[in-house]
Amino acid sequence: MSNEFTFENEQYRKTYWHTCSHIMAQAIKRLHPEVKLAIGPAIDEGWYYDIDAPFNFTPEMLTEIEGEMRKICKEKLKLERFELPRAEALALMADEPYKIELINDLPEDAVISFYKQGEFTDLCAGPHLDSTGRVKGNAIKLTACNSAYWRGDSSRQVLQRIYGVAYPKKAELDEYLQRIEEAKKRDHRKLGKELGLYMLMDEGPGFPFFLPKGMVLRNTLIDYWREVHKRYGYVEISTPMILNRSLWERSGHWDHYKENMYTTVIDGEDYAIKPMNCPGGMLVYKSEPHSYRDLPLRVGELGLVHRHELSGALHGLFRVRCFTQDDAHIFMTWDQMKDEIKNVVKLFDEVYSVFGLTYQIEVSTMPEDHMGDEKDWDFATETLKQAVTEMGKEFSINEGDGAFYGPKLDFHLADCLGRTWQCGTIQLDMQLPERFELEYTGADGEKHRPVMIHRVVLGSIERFIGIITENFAGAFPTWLSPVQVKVLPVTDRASDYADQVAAKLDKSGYRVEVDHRSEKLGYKIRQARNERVPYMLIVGDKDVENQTVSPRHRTDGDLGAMSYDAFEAILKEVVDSKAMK
RNA sequence: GCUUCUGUGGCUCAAUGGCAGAGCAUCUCACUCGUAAUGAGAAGGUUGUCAGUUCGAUUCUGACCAGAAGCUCCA
Repeated sequence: MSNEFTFENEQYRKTYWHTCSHIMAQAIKRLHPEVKLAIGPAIDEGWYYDIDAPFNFTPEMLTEIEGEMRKICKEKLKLERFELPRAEALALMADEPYKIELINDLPEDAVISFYKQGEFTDLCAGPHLDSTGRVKGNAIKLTACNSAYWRGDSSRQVLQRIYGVAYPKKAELDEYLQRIEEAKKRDHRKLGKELGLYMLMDEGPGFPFFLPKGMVLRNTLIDYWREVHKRYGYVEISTPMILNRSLWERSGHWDHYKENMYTTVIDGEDYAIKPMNCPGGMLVYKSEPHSYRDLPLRVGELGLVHRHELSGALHGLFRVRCFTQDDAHIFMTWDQMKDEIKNVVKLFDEVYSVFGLTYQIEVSTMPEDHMGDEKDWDFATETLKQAVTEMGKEFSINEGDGAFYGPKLDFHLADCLGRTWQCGTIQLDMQLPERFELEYTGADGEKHRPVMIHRVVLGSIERFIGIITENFAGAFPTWLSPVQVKVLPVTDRASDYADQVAAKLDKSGYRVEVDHRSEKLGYKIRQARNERVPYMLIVGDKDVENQTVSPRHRTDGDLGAMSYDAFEAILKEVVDSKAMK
């Protein structure tokens, strides 16, 4: 049962989209012969092509390009592959400076291949569909025009990147576009405002304000975090937000991270607002002697850090300038490393599963400007890989993307549009223990240097709240909901009874509101639904008379009249089990 | 930070080189109603900021600020 040539097959899909990118480039060249082409790969949803043009592409121009692409599809041009020796390849691409650079950068023995379709030829390794007629012309959409640096280098030419997507059927394209529209409704920036969770103000770009309902969410999340970490053998500390320059010099941040740090001068002394919690954590470790019996020592800290991120990088709660890392530093022996990594990954799995989140793991390896012995790097990197492999997990490698002090495992979670954000990370550090001369006394009575893990599960409270807001589309599970029950009296006659019911719920520790306004029930339900309140508790004359409540769940609808105790039992079960309800 | 685009009551959006408009939300009044919007009225704006062009700018131009998409960077 092969699905080799169906759109469900990723290989085929990418080939289809890659051919689309050539068709787009051909169309652009026909309409605007003066532009220079850079690169145009297939991506997860569609393709893009980077183009150097002496003008800006307007939406009208994109529409024209789509039209020309349809023509090219109808022309059913054959795609023919051919290879050339380097000199001839360079001659063929003489008018395309970016292609020339690409060819020049190919290794000596590389095969230089081209694809030709009609009058258009592009440098390309392939593979491709055999004809432009294979592409359904009326199911092509150019979705965006943005900018990108040539070869991802911010010091080089800014190019225009045109994005497109295409499907074998028009209906599938429409479905895709519809899906994107729906996904945008889950955007945490929109929901955060609608639900009164948090806000951002011009007075502090990137510094989020948490509103009362957002604080309930945040504090509930933190309560859960503390409960889990206690179970996994962590202790918790808190270190100061502002510390003297000498500390940051010792940690290396003053030299390596200064551009991102907020600094201040007080009485002629330099201070920095912490961008990371680790240096403070080092001081805590050093404050008393340690035995090998103490290790692994797991020290957690919900630390508020400030980093001056580039203005263009800010993005709702996903990328801010001040955030609370759910940090922990684990001090251990080299022998304990693998088991300890597994212990952390196990904790990650437990936490993420409570929110129904799935992740992708990346292993980041030694960067060019690293510190320390390469032998130690190899050992640490291997240990990271082994730990996750032994736990049956897959990972991709991010070559050379480790921190300067050690390799790391990153856990990426996706937002509503499929963009991924690094949340959890497990970073091995062979450097800070050295710089701060950390020690423990071994069984042999000698002093030894511990190795360290920096790790966060949520990443930052802020980013994680953004992720779960989108994941739940604002309808948080009951245990997390800022308001868990909204009591809706049908008429004023039930108003006192509504207050009594609410008082009981409040006394039992649930978060409850009463809607006393003289509006119709339907109106109150509608509003409670829009606020994503999980349980509405309707009380009218009948309930007053029978001493009942009539719960309505936001998705399950009317649950029918029942005693207060029966309702509280349902609520207790849902909340205590942290059910996805 | 870079490229492009955007900025109008609390929110969503109209309109115009010549008195800035609607819906929702808010407030008041009436209605007392059983599972997704009851009706009427009122209030709410120096059109992001600062300059410039103009008899007149919210509209045109520029700078700045903020936001969006992407790049770069990162929790």
